Amino acid sequence: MPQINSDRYQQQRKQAIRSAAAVFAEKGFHGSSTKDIAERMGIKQGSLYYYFKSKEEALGEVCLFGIEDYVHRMDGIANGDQPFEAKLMATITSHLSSYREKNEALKVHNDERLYLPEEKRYRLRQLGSHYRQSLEGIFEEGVKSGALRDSIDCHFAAQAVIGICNAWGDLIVRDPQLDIFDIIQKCTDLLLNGFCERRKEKRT
Amino acid sequence: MPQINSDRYQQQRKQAIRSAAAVFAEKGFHGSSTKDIAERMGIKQGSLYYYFKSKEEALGEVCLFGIEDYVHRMDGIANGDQPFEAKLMATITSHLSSYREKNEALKVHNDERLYLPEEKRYRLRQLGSHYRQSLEGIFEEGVKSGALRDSIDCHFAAQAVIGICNAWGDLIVRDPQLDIFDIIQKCTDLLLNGFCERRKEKRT
DNA sequence: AAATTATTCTATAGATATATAGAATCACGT
DNA sequence: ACGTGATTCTATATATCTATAGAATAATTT
Repeated sequence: MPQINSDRYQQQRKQAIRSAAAVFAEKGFHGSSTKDIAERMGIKQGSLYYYFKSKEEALGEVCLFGIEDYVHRMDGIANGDQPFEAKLMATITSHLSSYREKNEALKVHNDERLYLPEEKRYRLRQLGSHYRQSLEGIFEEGVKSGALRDSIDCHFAAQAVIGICNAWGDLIVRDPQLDIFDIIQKCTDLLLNGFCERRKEKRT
Repeated sequence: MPQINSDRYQQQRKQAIRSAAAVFAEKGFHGSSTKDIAERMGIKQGSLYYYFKSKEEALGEVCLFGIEDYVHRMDGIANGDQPFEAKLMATITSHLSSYREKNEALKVHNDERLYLPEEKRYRLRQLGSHYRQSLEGIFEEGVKSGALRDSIDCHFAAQAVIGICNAWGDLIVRDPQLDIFDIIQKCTDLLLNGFCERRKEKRT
């Protein structure tokens, strides 16, 4: 029986989650064997089952580990009292930073979560919805405050921001050379101002 | 020996590719068995090898099938003589339409191509690069013609458009109810104008 | 240091998958 | 209807993978 309350156990288990994240990110869930994961961690295949009751449980833990940080940070941003533009930029920064810090686990969440049983997918969907709704709320505030055109579709806008962040997140994972602050800057600029030329007006 | 020149063979093979696309899209490459694919096609597992010499060859064909249309259409758009805004909208329309028509194969290309051997991934990368470069060219034209601010980074812009299209493509695949023309409209508007309020100026 | 508990190992049962070989069936031209 | 080649089937060799059981080792407590 595992000693799930001990500190050492929890530390080793987190190590196992990180190993699983790395292997799943590289070879995909079904392309990875429990042997691969165990080897990366420096133990034998069978020993892995001291930390997970199944390969699928490992996947669930990796997915959760991947998103928990940025989903959690979103609450702080949405409930803060910054103006719209600052909140948008903070969101993008938080989201892209997660890709730097937890690249493997986040990639696994995006690409492999569909292999989880419905029950666990549901939990992840809830977190995702919560995130999207908070972002939608930020856009609604922006419209009310007059920072944004009132013709914009806040649901579409939130979805678009998430889409852009994930697309660039993917590129960031693949190419660690990319300048993340440059990307944050340009994404924000695109979302606020678009690409069109227009007669000069000061705009921060 | 397969009769690779006969019409019937080619038709059946395309059927096999579509079956593989459907199964791979649903369960992923490693999560699908050759039995699954054969069954969906209405033949027995072993018979599939009359059309593919390996499961991996099937994946390669599906990936290529998924992108060939929109990659090919891009040449027509880029070389046309429409103004910038029309080209941008045509690109988005073409890209998102592909997600409606070939949703399964396209999803497979995006999610599973990494399981191909380097040699085949290289070919797909070439097609992707060609696509991105054409789009980059459209943006460069747009800057030159004065339609776009000259401060924009065309490489970033092209990447962003592709990212947005793929993000929405994914949602389109999952939810066939979505109004694709509404999305095209809003994506174009976002890219051109951004979300900010600004003093009225006419803008098509 | 003995006893107890926690962790890892070895070995394996049982399931499932890919690819091949050779037999059986089908389609079609004559 | 016959023969020929095209297509599909059956059966299987070979490999691999998950999860478990029980032995072995390491760590900790008394």
